Amino acid sequence: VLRAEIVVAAFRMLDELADDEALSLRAVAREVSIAATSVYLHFPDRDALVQAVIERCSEDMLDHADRAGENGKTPPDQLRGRVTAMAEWAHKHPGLYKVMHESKLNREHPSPAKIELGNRLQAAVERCMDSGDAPRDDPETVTLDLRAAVQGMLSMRVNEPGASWGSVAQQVERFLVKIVGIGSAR
Amino acid sequence: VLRAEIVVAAFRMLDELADDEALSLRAVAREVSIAATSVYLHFPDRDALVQAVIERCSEDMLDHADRAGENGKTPPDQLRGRVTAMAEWAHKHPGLYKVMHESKLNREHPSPAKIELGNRLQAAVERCMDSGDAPRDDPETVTLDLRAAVQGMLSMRVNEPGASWGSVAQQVERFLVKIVGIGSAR
DNA sequence: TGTACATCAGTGAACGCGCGTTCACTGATGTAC
DNA sequence: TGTACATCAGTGAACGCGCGTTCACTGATGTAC
Repeated sequence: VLRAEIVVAAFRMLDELADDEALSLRAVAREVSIAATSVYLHFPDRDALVQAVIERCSEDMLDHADRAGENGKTPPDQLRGRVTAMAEWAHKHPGLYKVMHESKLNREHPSPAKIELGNRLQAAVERCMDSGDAPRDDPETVTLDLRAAVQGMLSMRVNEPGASWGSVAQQVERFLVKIVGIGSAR
Repeated sequence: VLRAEIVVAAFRMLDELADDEALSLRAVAREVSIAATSVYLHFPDRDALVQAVIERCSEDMLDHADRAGENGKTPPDQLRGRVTAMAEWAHKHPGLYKVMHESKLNREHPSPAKIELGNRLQAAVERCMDSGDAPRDDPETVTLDLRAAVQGMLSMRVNEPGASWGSVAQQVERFLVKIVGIGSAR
């Protein structure tokens, strides 16, 4: 049995559970039809398995954002593409989005891919300023505010899926206009 | 033993655990020096106890926001006061903030006080528009965006307390200017 | 005032459960001669 | 080609643990007569 099979099963189960603490090593082993002890051949302990899943998620999300960013022709399109891709990923895997952002493991061992996701978002913001599509401002501060808004938007939708939150695309657009200043007079 | 003692102990423990699933009825009983079964005299089951704590939190937060709002002289001051009070509450009880916003119980049985918190925030936004301190716009949409930004700001700070997020007051101020339009030309 | 009884907050033992992790093991595959 | 041995992915039993909930109970307090 490959290590990848275990990660895939854990990935799927964590998405349903939406809570890293709720995932049991034994349940994963059961899912893969393996003795519980066999998991230890690939991971030193339960937490390492969860870590591996989180890292996989971050890489996947980074990948989606990069691809969407490359498709944009203008800097604002690239930025919008990145943000939209992140929102789509969260909408597709709400449970994993929660695990990625809210679990204790994330706090202690931040995933490299997640940090890179932040860096590239800031780069996209800077490109908008350089091209004159957004007013010049401190890129770090603007990106921080944009990230907060987007994370809050997703957190609300993921944690209270029943409520009526309106269109994601429109809310993203408002954030780009209001926070980054896309489309405003230069 | 009073019901209140149990709630207070659970309140304190949940703030430390920062995860509703991690709170065990037995641990609460131990904390209050009571037989585990005695908790059932006041609550039908474990979840009801957690619910009670969440409701208490929401009411407390609502209370703080109301008081801070009443201290403001102008509508923008009132709005700023409300938002700042919410941020302060979250900073004081990060674990409970997580439980309030991220737990499964919250999703299934939304707390009345939390809904009221949202309504009164919107009312404060409307007052800014009425007084001409903010440009007229759809209050519901503006409030939704403001809530998302604030929730994201707090979520980032609560879930990754180690990072350098800058001043809360300044970030709140930026949100009020950029999202609500406080201080912009009418 | 004294006695019998009802009420009811609180108890402790017991249930069955799933968990993470350890340990000595098995049995197939590959290698050395 | 045949034999002895090493390697090592995978196993199953066992450990001790804390959990939510049930059940029949106790023992103090209050009430009725």
